[in-house]
Amino acid sequence: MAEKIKTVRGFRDLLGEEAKKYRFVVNTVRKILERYNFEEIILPTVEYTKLFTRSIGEATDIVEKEMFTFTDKGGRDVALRPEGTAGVVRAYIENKLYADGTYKKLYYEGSMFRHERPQKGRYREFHQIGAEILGTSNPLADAEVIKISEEILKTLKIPARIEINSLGCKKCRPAYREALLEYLSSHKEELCEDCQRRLERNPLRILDCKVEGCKLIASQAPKITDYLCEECKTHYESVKKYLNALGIKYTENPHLVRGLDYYSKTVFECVSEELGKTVIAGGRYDYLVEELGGPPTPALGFAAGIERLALLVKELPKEKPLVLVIPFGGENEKIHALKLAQTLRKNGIRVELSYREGKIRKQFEFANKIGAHFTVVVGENELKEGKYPLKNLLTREERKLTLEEIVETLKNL
RNA sequence: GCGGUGGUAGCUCAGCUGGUAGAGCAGGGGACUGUGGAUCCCCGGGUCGCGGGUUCGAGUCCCGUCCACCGCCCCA
Repeated sequence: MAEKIKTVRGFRDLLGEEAKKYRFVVNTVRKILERYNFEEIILPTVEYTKLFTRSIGEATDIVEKEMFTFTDKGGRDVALRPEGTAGVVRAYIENKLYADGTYKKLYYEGSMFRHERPQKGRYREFHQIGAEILGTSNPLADAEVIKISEEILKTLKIPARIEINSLGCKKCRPAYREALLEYLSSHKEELCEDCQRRLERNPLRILDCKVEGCKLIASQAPKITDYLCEECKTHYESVKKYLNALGIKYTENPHLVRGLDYYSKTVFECVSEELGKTVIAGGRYDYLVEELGGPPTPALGFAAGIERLALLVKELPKEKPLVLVIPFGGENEKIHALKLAQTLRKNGIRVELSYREGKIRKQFEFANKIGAHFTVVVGENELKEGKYPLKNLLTREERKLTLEEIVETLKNL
C-alpha cells in the first residue's frame, strides 16, 4: 500500500453524529439571528496580517504565537483569520456600510485558525458563528446581544452561566489601570511567574489568573466597576436593567477580562460547567472601527464556538424515517425497484435503494445495519400483483400495499 | 510553547523479568433458497504509530520523532 496521508495536526474531519450536531448548531443559530434581522456576510478566510495585529492587539497570544501567517506569491504578508470580528469591521469600512447613517447588523460563519496545542474542544481549525452590530452605542444592543446568546443556549438545551462585566472606556480605564497597577506592584513578589510578566504587558489579565495565590491577590484588587466614568456606569446600569427586564440570569464578574485588546464597556462570556470552557463570548468595541481606518463607530458583537456547542448537544432533532427498497430477483425487478424508489423520493420520502445482492435475509440484515425504519421488497410476486410488502422494522408488522398506498402511509411521517 | 499519560486487528484492550502476536466485539460466509437484531460452525484480517540504537533476537529496553488525550498558558 502507498503511504497513507493523514490530517495535519489540529485539523480533522467531522462526520456522522459530529457532522449532524455541527449542522444542527449552525442552523439553530442562523435561525435565531435571522429572527433578530441580522444579515449574513460571507468573509474571506485570508486577510492581511496587519488587520489582525492592529485589531486583536500586538501583545496578545493570538497575535504573538497563534496565527497562521505566510507570504503569498506576490510577497503579501497574509494570515488565516484567527477570529471573525476584524474581518467584519474591515468589510464594513471597505464597503462603506456606514454611508446610509443607520446601524448594521451582520452575521458570519466559518473556519477560524489558531496555532495552539490541540485538545478536546480546541483545534487549530475550528468554527465560529458570530454576529456584529456596527454603528450604535445604545445599551439596548448590548442587552439584545446577550439575549441572543442566552437564546442560543436555551434552544440547544446547553446549560451555561452568563458572566458580564464592564471594562470602561478611554476616559475611565487609564485611572483604573493605574490603581490596579499600583495595587499589584505592591504584591509583586507574591504573584506567579506569568503574572509578574503580565504586570508589564497586560495587568488586566492578572485578574483572570488561575493560580491560587494570584486569585487571592486578585480578589482584593480594586474593581473596574468602582472606577467607571458616569457614561460607562450609566451604560452598564442600563444593560443590567434591560437584562433583568428580559428575565436573563447572569452573574457580574468584575474579574472578567477578554483576551482581545479591542473591547470596551460591556463584555460577557457564557461558560459551560461541563466543558470547563467558554462557549460564547463577546462584547463592545467602540474604538475598533476607527482604529482600522473607519469613521468613529461604536460597535459590539459575539462569537459562538460551533464545535464546543456541538460537543454539548445531547439530542438531535428527529430525522425522517428511512425506507430501504429491496430489489429481489433479476433485471426486471431491479428496474422496477429503481423507479419505485424515485416515486417515493419525489414525495419527499427518504429512500435508500439497496445495491446489496444476495439472499433476502441479507437484505434485511442490511436494512438493520443502515438504520432503516421501513423496507419495501420488489420481487417477482410484487410485479405480478402490483402490491408491495411495506414492513415496519420496529414493530415487525408488514402490510401488502399498492405504491399509492405506500406513498400515503409514509409521506407525512 | 511547557508538563503528564498513552499509541498492538475496523473498535475496546491483553501481551509477566526481551524468545518474532492474542481475546472479545465488529466484518464476510454457512446452518436457514422471499423476511432482520438470537444461537451454533467456519473464515479473513496486523509493516505492534514512525525512525534509529542495544541485543544472537525488540510489541517488550534506550533515544528521537509524529499523533491523540489530560493539565498549564491562552482561548470559541
